[in-house]
Amino acid sequence: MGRGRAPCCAKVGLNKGSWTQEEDLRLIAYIQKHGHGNWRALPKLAGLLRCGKSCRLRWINYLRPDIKRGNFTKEEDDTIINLHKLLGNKWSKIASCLPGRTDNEIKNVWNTHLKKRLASEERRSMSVDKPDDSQSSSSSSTYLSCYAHVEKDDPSLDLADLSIEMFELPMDIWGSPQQEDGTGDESSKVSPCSSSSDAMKDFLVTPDAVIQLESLSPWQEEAAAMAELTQRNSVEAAEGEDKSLEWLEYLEKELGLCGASEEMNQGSFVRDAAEQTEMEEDPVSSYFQKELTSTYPLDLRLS
DNA sequence: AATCGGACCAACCGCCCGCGA
DNA sequence: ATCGCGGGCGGTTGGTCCGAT
Repeated sequence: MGRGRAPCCAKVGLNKGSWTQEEDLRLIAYIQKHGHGNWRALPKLAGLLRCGKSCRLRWINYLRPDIKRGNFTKEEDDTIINLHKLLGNKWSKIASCLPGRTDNEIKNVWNTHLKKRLASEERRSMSVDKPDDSQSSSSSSTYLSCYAHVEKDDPSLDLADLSIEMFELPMDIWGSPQQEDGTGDESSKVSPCSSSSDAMKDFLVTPDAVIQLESLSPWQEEAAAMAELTQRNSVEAAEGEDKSLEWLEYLEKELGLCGASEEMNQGSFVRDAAEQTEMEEDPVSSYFQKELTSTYPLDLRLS
């Protein structure tokens, strides 16, 4: 089969390590315009000296508009713990149950926090020798809180809004985003790599940005195209919903979320018979289904 | 003030899988 | 049926931050 094949691309002359803001900008602009049909070809087409895999990872883990940043909530922690019991190190599966979170992020959280927390909890429960119903109640609350935050608290789920956000956020090209506490010095301490994702929240690819970028780079033609694109984007953003919906559809397609947000918003993640059949084979769905049907009255389940 | 060590996390590496030729 | 390719996934690494000494 395909095993043992050469690396996905010739790595000679390619950039490695932390992504610069310019690289991020190029990647975003390219994907906004063309999507990412072929990750391997993308870097060249986008004018990036990066491996396709690296671009894919950067987009999926940090640049995607629906990424949810910040600390994990207790509920998210519990969900991860419970799903890990079911699935083991299937981070992508676990991530699919935590909207806005990435497998990489979940993996990191598990390795740095949850594994230790779980170990200490187990030690404690061993010494106290208490019954395990605390765990089940935790699981139950996990289900509700998981989808409660999907429905109410998680703005990242609203892909339409997010798409608008992507197009409307003000940008002073790669200027240090203002910290919430207004400590500009803090942001300047952060490396380009770590700050770039944060910076993403605070910038948009505007024509001005592209013009500045243009002066930085040899890709004049591409930059001009980007300027045109972003100019169009700003006009289109003003046009409103249609483009947002297009972006929403695009994102849903790209992220494999087709219909998911709608279903979640209706609070009826488990509904028809076909889904039910499918879920009986899926431990995660079974887990949620079990929690749902055994623990909560109907009106609560559908609220 | 300097040093050290642990925590954190972004990014890379290499294997695996599915799909199309 | 076989093979090659692209994409996805999980494990690991390395750089940075930050608190303790």
